[in-house]
Amino acid sequence: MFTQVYDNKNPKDIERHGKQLVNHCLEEYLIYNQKDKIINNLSNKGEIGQLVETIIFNYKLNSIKEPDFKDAGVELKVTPLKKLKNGTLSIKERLVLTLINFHDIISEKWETNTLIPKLRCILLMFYLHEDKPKLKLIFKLVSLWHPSCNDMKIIEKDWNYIINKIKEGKAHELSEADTNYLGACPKGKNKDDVVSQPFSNIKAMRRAFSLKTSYMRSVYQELSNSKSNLINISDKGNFEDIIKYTFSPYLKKSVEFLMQDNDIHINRNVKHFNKELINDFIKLKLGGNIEELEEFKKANIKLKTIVLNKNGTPKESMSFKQIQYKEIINEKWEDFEINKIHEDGRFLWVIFKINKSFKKQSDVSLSDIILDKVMFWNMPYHDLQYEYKRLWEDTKYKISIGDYSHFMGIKDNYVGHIRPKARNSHDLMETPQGTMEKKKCFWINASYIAEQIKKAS
DNA sequence: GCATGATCATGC
DNA sequence: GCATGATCATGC
Repeated sequence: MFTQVYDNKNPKDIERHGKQLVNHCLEEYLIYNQKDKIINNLSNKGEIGQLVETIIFNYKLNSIKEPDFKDAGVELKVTPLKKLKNGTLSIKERLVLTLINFHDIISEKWETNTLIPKLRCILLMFYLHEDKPKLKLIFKLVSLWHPSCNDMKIIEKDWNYIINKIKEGKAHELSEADTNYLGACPKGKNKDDVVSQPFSNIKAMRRAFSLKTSYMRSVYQELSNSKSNLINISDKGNFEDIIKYTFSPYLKKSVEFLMQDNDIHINRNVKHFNKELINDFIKLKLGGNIEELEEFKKANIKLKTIVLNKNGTPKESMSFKQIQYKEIINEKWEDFEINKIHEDGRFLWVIFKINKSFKKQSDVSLSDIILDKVMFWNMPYHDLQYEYKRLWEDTKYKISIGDYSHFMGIKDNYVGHIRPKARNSHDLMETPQGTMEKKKCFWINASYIAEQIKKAS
């Protein structure tokens, strides 16, 4: 699911937009956004960087003085990776920054040079170089990046070394081997493509400033290992704060607004419409599914969406995974799904409210569905270890003796009950007794959820 | 109106 | 092809 719109004044949003290409190629983006008709007009002769600029950022980019995304101060760099024999990905070539004009550069000082603005904030887009059309090349990593302070000191030394060599009339002797991170790489058509230099009559090869392959290799390593690559945790604090920060502009506002503001489109007929909506929203804002994001994976966050009636109670109870009849009879309480979530994780409840009477939610106008509240939740210890465990034990016991018609109903247990969950009434599962039974699952009672929400506010 | 049974688009 | 994360439908 690719979006087309991004904020070209906001580096994070430019990054977010670029990240959509990770594990995808330009052709997929074109087809998804129904621009496939222009595929034929885009020849593969263009540089891949230019294709990214045109197709993804829809932006007329320049090549010289100013950063590509001028208002955000972001420079775009599209650069290839290669696959090593052992299968790992590695930098294929140096990152070329800007041509060196031997005559102009000698009057520049480090403090005011034209290179630094290009290094302040770079959107690096790494793709895997393969022998196939450019539109089919797969992008592997997209990230905002800039050299660290320590790296900048070395780059400064390198820069001065290169400038001094030109001032000594030795531009023709420049070599990438001279320097550490910043190199003066050949940029001519061939060895005979030479230009004049200010302090010698000897012509020198055209050269450009570049970040050397070895340096880029360490940058790539650092970025691909970085667990906080997707979210800048230090910016906003812990994941609770990040979630609150992410949702806060949309609290007490309609789903219609949230969708329009983020250009999200979802089939209204999907029963888990709200879940899809929040999934897409989080993906957009934080760069990945909530289950996939490193910081959230670590915290074992389980997302659930809830819809409240106008009286503030949920219309529906909450379902979980199907009961595996042949497995539950040997299951330990410690391994039970809902208990496990509580052990080292928590729920993220995204709560909607509909202030009108309705029968089917899909008939309610999106402007009447309000994002009411976002909260983290854990089942209180007693409720889990006694009441819900009682439900689990009862269910496990009944399955072990082959009784599939007397599971606990909503009135038998304060917290939860057992109810069908299947494709239809003919969707059966084999039991330990060898018979076939309708598929069912554990639920949490709507009335209990209502209580928990009230308790939290 | 509530409890329970039945169902469905989506994604892996 | 099937589980998932829910909502929809029905009957008392």
